[in-house]
Amino acid sequence: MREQLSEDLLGWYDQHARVMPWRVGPAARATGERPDPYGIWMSEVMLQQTTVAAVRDYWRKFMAKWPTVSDLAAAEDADVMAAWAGLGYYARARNLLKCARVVAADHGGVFPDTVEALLKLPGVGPYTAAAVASIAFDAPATVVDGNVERVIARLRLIETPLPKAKPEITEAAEAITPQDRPGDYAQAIMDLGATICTPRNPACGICPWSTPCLARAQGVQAELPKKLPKKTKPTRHGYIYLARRGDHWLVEQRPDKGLLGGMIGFPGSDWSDDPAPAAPFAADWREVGEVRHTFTHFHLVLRVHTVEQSSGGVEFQPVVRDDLPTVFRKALDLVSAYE
DNA sequence: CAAACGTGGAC
DNA sequence: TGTCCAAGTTT
Repeated sequence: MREQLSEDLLGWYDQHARVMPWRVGPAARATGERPDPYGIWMSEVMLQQTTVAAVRDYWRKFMAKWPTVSDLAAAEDADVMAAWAGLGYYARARNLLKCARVVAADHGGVFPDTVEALLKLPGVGPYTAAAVASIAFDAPATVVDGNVERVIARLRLIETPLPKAKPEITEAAEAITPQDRPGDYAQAIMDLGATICTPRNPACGICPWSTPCLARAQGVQAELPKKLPKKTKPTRHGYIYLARRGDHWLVEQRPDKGLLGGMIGFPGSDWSDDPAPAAPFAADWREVGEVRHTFTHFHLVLRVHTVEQSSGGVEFQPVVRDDLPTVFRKALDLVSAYE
């Protein structure tokens, strides 16, 4: 019985909903309180491929700095990118700002409330559109994120590997989504995946869906969902140059496209198998060590060079460590420790 | 559609 | 130390 599934899950959620700063819990929701769609959209973009723990402080910072979508739309690009620094996947920040400007300019500063309209916004894909529609507007949209893929693959014993299984999982997930309390339901199934139906060692003993779970019945829950094997990451190398003049450093804004796009960084060589040194100007550079960092699809080893008080002709700027992507923070820390 | 795109925590 | 993973989207 489909209704029984959603009822059991919502009953569990009423007792076990996780607390998050952007969330209106089931009790408050029952009184008619609704979350701010802007805050929900903000949280959902930040949560893409990112943990709740990592997002919390960034969400608070953004909401304090830009309390409405119109405030964000009016922000400087550089301020938004700097505030996002450290959170990763920087295309999300560029799209966040684009989206805010579209909502401000084309929607009168009011978020659209349908999946169809939300899908047209920059940085809003099928998951985020369904999440905002359901959580912010209580529309009966079905969210399918990594949690839902795992929960549904186990519940319905779907053994096709991801991502091929996505359509099958989506269909099964849609069939369970209730018309009543769809916003709570969306958050409930994701909470279930995050806290009970976890990738390793799922806590089936306390799961509200333990009885109907087909994978559990066969004891194969930990094997699902199946995934295609991943490629091994290559290691790339590079040279990076930190030129200091007092508390000013030589930095550059990276192009919008590509890795760390739109972010501030230190100059250097390309990152490849066998890069050539590429100092930004001639000087008595000192190599102070190397920095290792792993991105989504490769490992990086950077040979860090530094020089102080170089001669004129080059633009230096004050640099705030927190405004830099992590790999550049590491390089800055290495140079700072060397002094 | 496969690949690009970050980071920090868990094991 | 290394691998896997987390509330995906874009090209």
